[in-house]
Amino acid sequence: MSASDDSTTNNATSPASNFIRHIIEQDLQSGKHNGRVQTRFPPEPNGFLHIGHAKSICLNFGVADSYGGQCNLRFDDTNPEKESQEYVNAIAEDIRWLGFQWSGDIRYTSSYFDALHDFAVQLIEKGKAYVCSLSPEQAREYRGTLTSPGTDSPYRERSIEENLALFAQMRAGEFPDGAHSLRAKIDMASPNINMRDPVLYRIRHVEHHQTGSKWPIYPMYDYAHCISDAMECVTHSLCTLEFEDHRPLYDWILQTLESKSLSAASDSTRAASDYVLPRQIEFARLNINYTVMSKRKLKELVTENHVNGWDDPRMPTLSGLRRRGFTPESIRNFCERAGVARSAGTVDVGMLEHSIREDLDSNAPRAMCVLRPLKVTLSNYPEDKPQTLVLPCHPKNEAMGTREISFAKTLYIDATDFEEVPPPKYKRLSPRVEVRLRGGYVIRCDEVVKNAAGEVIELLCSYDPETLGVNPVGRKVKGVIHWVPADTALDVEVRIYDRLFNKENPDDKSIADYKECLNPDSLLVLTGCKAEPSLKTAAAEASFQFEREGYFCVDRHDSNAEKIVFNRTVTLRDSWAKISG
RNA sequence: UGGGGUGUCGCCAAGUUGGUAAGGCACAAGGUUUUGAUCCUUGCAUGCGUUGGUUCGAGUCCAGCCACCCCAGCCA
Repeated sequence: MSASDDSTTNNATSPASNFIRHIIEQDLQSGKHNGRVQTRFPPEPNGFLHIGHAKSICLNFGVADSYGGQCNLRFDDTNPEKESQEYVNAIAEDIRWLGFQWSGDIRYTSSYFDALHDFAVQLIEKGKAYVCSLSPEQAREYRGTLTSPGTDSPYRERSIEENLALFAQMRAGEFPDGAHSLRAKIDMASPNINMRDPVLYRIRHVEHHQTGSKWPIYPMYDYAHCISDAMECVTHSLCTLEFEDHRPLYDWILQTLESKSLSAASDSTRAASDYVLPRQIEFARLNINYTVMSKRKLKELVTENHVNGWDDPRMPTLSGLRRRGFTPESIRNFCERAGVARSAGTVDVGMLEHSIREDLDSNAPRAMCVLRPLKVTLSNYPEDKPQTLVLPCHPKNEAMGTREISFAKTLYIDATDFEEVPPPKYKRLSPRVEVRLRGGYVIRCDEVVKNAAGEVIELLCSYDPETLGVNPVGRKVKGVIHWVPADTALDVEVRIYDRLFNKENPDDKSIADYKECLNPDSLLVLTGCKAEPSLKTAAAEASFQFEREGYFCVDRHDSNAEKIVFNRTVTLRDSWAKISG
């Protein structure tokens, strides 16, 4: 996708003004970064991407695209204990699926480990970093508290030579985990705890998914991130609000390092004098009600089997939304609509639903599927005269073509479209009342057949042969209901999803454990649903509007020729539900 | 009680140098309709956390106050 042809795409939501775009435009005007815009999306491969990440992806790739820049994909893989190749692969696929293409190859912070190590040596040589031999517990005590300053580590004044030697030994793997750490020498009394001699490197004898067993020491996020940005010549390093307090450290590290060495290690093709440091800018992360958005919790839902995997259609993960039937376009539009600002808020899930309805309304072909079949026999319809009806696939878009469906004596309608004692304003079928079968004839219910338990098991109706494609004269038929022919209908499974949590904010302080408000009815599996025959050849992931029901897609994993499985993406808007309660 | 942030309609969110409150979602009321869908029309903040101040004029400037969020991982 390119920025230039956006204006001709009426469907696309054009980028809204936001404070980050303002900053970039100002920088472009002042020539701060030599007119360049370089961003990056830096996930840690320790879980699947969720819609909160989509906001960041859309932002980073979006601004790069708007201003003729590039966006890198960099895996922030500095903590091998929690990371894996599986996550790397899944994340890359999700980004591609969302519709974005990163600049060049995938990058890894781990591929900068050598450079990062050399920069650490440089800091030691400058007297700006030292090897600390306090245990993690002791370090915590020395750090002080939010309201009281910390205390200098007894190892803070080690000589440069000693630090260099110790760091070399750390790097050589001569010490056990936790024995020492490399710390920046800043200010133990700083009111900003991130500046109280933060740890730069820790000892961890663990395999890394990219570098194997090459390294016994791993850099910390704060140390690695800013340098990685600088090496990739990132101009605007966009991250979420909780990193605000880290910005002074981000700047301190880059400013303490030799600019020319940073330039030399970077992607820059310009002279070292043209080299400009990246600027970190924070924005509010995305929250949506009735769900949780932290990786830790999502992972817990998966490992404790509250859902069926990261791509369970109830999950706010990109793979879950994809399986649910959300399109990349709808998610991008949603992110655009939600906007980017510095105030932390919670977006209503209704906005997400609006975005997918909007997309699918214009792009999903229509079909009929009866979720709770109720047999209807047309008493006056000839036994031996089935006929083929040709219905448009879309009410407004002829280009989407037509599909065929047979009309016969025995049909199924949805049990919810019949009431023996209809409530006020009811526009569906009830005894002695007429209703239009969508795309077919007008029928009237003559008789209700019940079983021994008194349940309605069949309706005996009569059809008006004069009403195919025309309205009857002299009377108004209020309702239109969907149906399928009994003999050729497909037997399908339909999975009805509802919100995963029944509380707006599962993270609210008044709730002890977010899992308390897990919605027990978030998944309803309907078997024996009857779908129109044209759906037989529906491809995996294909979306349809089941008329009067909602949007559904073919499950990309569980659906096959023997057993067709549909997932309900979202219902249609339903003003009747509001009236009827 | 330290530091860093944020407060504009029920929910998001625009608001250049102060000049008289965009848009979307939701909601409501009409119209069209062989989907109670879509679509169309209309309505929806004399008000911008609050109290003062500056000014001819303040959401925009100043001061105080209040509320909420983030930070004490050798996680990111």
